[in-house]
Amino acid sequence: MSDSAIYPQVPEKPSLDGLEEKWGNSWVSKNTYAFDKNCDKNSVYSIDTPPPTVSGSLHVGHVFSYTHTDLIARYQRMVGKKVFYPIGWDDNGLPTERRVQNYFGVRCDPSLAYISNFEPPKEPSDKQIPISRKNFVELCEKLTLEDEKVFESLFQTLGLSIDWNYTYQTIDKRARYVSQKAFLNNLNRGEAYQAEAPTLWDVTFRTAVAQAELEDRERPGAFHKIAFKKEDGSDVFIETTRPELLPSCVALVANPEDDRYKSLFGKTVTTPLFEVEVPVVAHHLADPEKGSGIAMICTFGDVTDVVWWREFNLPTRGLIGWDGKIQNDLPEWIKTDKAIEIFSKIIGKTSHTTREILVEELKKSNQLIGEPKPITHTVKFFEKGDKPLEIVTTRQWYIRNGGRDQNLRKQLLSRGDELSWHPDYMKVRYQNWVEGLNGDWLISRQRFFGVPLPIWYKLDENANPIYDQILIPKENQLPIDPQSDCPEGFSESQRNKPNGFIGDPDVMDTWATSSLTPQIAGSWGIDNKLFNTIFPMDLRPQSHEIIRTWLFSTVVRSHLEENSLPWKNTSISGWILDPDRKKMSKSKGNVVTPIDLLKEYGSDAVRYWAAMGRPGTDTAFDTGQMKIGKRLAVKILNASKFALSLNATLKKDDVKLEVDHALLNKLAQVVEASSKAFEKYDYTKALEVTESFFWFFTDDYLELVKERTYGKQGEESANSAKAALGITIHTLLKLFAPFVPFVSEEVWSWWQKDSVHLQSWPKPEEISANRNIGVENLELVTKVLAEIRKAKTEKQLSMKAEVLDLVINSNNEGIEILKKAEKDLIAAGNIKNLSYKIQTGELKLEIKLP
RNA sequence: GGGCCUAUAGCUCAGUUGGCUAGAGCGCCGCCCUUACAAGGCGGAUGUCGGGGGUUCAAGUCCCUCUGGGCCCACCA
Repeated sequence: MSDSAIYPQVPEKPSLDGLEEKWGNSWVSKNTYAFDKNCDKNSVYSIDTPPPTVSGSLHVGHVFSYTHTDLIARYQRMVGKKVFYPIGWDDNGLPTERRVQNYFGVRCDPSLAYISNFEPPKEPSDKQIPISRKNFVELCEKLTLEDEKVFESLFQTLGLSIDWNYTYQTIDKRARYVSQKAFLNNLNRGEAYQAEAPTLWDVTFRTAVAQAELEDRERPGAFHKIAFKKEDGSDVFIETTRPELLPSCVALVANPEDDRYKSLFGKTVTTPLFEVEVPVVAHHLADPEKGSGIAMICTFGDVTDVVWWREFNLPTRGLIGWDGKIQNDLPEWIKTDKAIEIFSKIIGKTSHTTREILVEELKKSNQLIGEPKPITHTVKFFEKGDKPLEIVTTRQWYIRNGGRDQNLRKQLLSRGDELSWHPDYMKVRYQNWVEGLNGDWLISRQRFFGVPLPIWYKLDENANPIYDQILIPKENQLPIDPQSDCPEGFSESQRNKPNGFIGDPDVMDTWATSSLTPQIAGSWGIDNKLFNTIFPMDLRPQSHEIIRTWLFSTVVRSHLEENSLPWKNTSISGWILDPDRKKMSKSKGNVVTPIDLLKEYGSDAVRYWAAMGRPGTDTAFDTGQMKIGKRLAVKILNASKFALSLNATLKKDDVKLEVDHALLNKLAQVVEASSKAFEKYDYTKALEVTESFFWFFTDDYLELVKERTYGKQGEESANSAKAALGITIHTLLKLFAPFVPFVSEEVWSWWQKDSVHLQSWPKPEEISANRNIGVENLELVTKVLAEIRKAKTEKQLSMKAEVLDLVINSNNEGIEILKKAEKDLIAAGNIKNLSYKIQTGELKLEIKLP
């Protein structure tokens, strides 16, 4: 059959082995996915790729969601968009800080001076060496470089069509510049401000945390019933889970409708042990159903305390310090000798120990009524912390986010409406979050590693900071570190000196940088031409649990800075679930290493599995799907090889037979369906229609026409089939290219020039020569063929077995169609005698086998 | 306490605005070592569409309600 010299590149035995390396390297070295920054803004499709945390390791979830983005990127590139698809590495924040500390045996001390050419010890010792922030950042960059290489290699093996020329790090110079510039703009416009206020505080990390970083955890606790003395000497009982806060009690509160306590409102009571006189107030937030219906207000036990403290203008009786321990100084409100004696026992103790001591004291004085009643309640935690949060009054920096401003909140809500969500129900999470905000965005962190707040404060004649006299750098000085750089008009010798200056010691929240990924990726303020070309971006892909943080904060920054949305679309990917429907996570020990998966099944196969997960839908980890993906890839190799060996052509004018026209029309329908699905970000649908056509093509059409290509029905008929085969393979490779880029590229390279990934996405009108010929011209024929196969199977015969006699009962129309393809049918079914009977009703076959 | 998603074959999932005997793949069973492919081909069996109620000529699809699973939010003394 083969004068197969037409496609000399078609291998004898095609294989998937080594395709990832072969084509992955080729794409990088040829800059296949390079973005042309001089292109027209209207032709751009830009993607705000999530920067993965480099100090963690990549897991299957990354492979899953990054593949989704890549599917979209590849489709957009093929429909003619200039795709801006950069990636960043998130090396800013606590995880990297911890990793660098442990790896090098150092810790960051911003008060130290920078040492050039600092070399960390070869082996980290037990005692961490303190180094300057600048040195710390350098070590971070050094360490994360290694991680980034591993990540980059994995992403290349996976076949992500990222443009590696636009890579950034969230702690690099550009990110620091952008973060500081944006902050200073916020400051200029009055959107950033500092305030001394009760702040949620993590005692382990000793830093303030934001509302977006909280999570609730179930914790065991106990109700302690405690007696307070009324003015008349009788007792009133409160129930509390935190008796250790008794010294910071500033009032009791009950519901205004609660008859049990109405008589007490406006009067005072005396606290047990510490004998402080406090008022009894009425407030609707006090729940008569909880505990005894009357509660103590402390500064501060929880956020409701803050509300009451603010509304009733109560005094601040701070108790717990930054380290989570009872403050060292004797508070001025504790006066009696007995109270002072008790307080002296808890100074410097943790809240846990304090609770034990005070419970003991209360028992001794008979002011604890009965045994504590164990309960389980939810307590607020910093999501990365492992001790409950305290509330401490501190001076912090905030950015307005609508939490205190109804007007801004409305604007941000309408930004949410403006954004296209995929799937759209994810918008509700955004709305819930914005509507539930109870304060502005706290961006300062009392950490050492991160982007520093770019400000200094003037010092008075006693070297105390004057916080409302802020010194700011010029834009061309950025990025700065106020701990090592010096404000204009001052010299370094004036640092920390009377009438001198002091650098703000804090760094920004990691989200204060991440919220600027479009600006960082687009080199805002550095290459404004690039930035204007790619902004607003087209797509933000991300997962749903960070809608409240990453997505929202990015919208806030863009709204304030550009008065626009940062992107037009967001696609929210789901999670990977275990077969038992639990979220896959490291702690459960069920995480599979992605690189092993890619090795075992091949990247195309793993991508196939990922593509089966629709946007927003949690997807089961299923190696079965990967096996199917691998089978598909193998089949693409073999079917293509076969079609090409039949001397397939791309000569559309050669297509003459109706079955061939019908095949191409069926393909044109697939192109339409796939394009439509991709436009709606439904890549799964796009894959399904292509895949299902492909199996029809190999199982039915190829079987039907292969004899004809050998020329047994004449050259014109043979050429018609060859053209249909060639056009179909050519189109299928493009339709498959976003999903299985390696095998598509491999087959493309056998007979076509350049990369399949730079081809234009197929259009129905390019494929079909005559769209008037209906697909039923082919489907009826393949149906007859299927009936013949079924008959052979039932008689347990080989598919090659001869059909002695076939009588086709059909209506006129059907017989017309079948007659035109009868030579194909006779060849493919090995039919000896074929005849027709006209009848009304549906198709019926009489098959006579040996 | 408020809200969102989800429940379809043993498994993973499709099922568009309500419309013929509810589909696919895997798995299972049977057959075919057939010259592109045994990492293959052909065929077959399998469902009270989570339960209950309602609207309708017609409900997997719309409404109500209950239950299971997952998630987000909430002022949790």
